[in-house]
Amino acid sequence: MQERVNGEGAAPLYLRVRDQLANQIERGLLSPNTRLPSERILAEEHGTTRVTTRLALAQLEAEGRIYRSNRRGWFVSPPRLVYNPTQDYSFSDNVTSQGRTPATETLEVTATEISAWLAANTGLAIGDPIVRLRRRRQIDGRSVLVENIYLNPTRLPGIESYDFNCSLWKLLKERYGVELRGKRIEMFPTALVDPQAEALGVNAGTAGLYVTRCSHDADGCFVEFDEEFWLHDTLSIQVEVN
Amino acid sequence: MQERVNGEGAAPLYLRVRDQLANQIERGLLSPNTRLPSERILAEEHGTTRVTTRLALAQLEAEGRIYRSNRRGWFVSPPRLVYNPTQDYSFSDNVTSQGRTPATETLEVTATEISAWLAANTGLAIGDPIVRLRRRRQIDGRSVLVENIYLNPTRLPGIESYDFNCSLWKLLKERYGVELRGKRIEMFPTALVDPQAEALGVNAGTAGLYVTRCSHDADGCFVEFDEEFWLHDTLSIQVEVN
DNA sequence: TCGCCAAACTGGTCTATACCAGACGAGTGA
DNA sequence: TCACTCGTCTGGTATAGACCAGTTTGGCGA
Repeated sequence: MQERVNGEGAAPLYLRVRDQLANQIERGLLSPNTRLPSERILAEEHGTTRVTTRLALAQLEAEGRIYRSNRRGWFVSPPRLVYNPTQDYSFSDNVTSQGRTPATETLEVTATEISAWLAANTGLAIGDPIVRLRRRRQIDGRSVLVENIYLNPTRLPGIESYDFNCSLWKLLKERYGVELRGKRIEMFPTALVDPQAEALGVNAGTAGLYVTRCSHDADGCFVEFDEEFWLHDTLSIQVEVN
Repeated sequence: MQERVNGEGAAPLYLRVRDQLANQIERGLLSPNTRLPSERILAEEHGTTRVTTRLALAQLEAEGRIYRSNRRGWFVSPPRLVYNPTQDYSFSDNVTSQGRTPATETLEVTATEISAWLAANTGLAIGDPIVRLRRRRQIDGRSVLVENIYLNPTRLPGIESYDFNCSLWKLLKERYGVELRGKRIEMFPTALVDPQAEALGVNAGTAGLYVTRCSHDADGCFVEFDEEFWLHDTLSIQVEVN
């Protein structure tokens, strides 16, 4: 620990490689969304093997500084999107206001029934009707989250026939006059596993942030339950209270 | 993808090993805080090498299902602590109320000056006096977070002389009559790096959650800025709005 | 009995190599 | 011109070792 001088010496090799790459990113030699040299080339440049190089890359990935695109290479992460899950909000407006380009794809719309798990989260009864909506959202062409939204068709009749590629929040407000009140939000870091990892085009095990929001209207009637799976390096949660 | 039958077949070996271990955890064969067999033994049991076994373990670690204790082994993660950063709150009370045992260590108390970074976050001026407090907190004997707290000595005269191993929130309330208002909270997942990783006794690169809270009193006067570094598998953030 | 030390064990780091599968681009043929 | 093919590039997965640095434990000696 003591003899660790200027990054040389005691520190493990993979951390020294990490430091060199991190420096290049900080000094702007590598700018957001540029590709890093291939693992084989990096290994050669640092006089080591791919295995050790991949340890360094995994470290930077865990810190949110770089991300990978399946079998295409490693890229420098752009700044995190600032996101306030307590507000009614339009993903598109939020992304646009931060100088980025949003996109949304609707993957699935299904009318189905409340499961035991959903019943516990929504307060509805098992077997009640529910509309499930699955979307993937992108920033600057990179898929950053998938979400499962469960909408209460009793409160929102005909909801399943609308176009979900635009802001759901605007739809609720303008078509149904819903003002969301009483949100319960829960979130924790976890790895993304298969349906979500596949939808985002990342490996199972990629670090993510799991966010759920349960919203009621002004009368306390359940409106929607939202389950979001974000790539961990793409967002920064910001909340203001009082 | 299609021929992936009962976990055999197409899935990579390290994910099949992951699945077997995850099953044992889910079925309760391995209960929280018990040690897993050593990597060498697991490798032998699954007919593979340590490298592949470690891939499986890293996967489970990323999911928050297991954690490692430096050179002692891998352990099953206990349930996450439910944490509401928007509330005034006592870590000890919160941990205790969830049936766990809390502990707090004060690592450092320093009277110092506001840096440029702190000035931007607190609204005070560079060079203003500030009291820095660094603590480590444990749940059931496991260190789960370190925090840096910056206290406004102008609003809290004599604050540096109190005992910080108890609840800061109670101290502020009872000694200074401070009711915290106007919190600004920011958080994002990232890897823990050196001062924090070392303080928690984990490897640099361990997944974490970074949380900051900036609190003012009822008059809008800056009271404290809190910077928390949590192990990613130890907490679940819960917030209620309206 | 108690303290200490050494052996056995743990994960942490690293080398060298191999093959696979998807992405991509250059070139070929219609 | 355009669609397709095929090689080359990428990361993804996996083997088979090696040595190091802390932890733990059991036994030995005082």
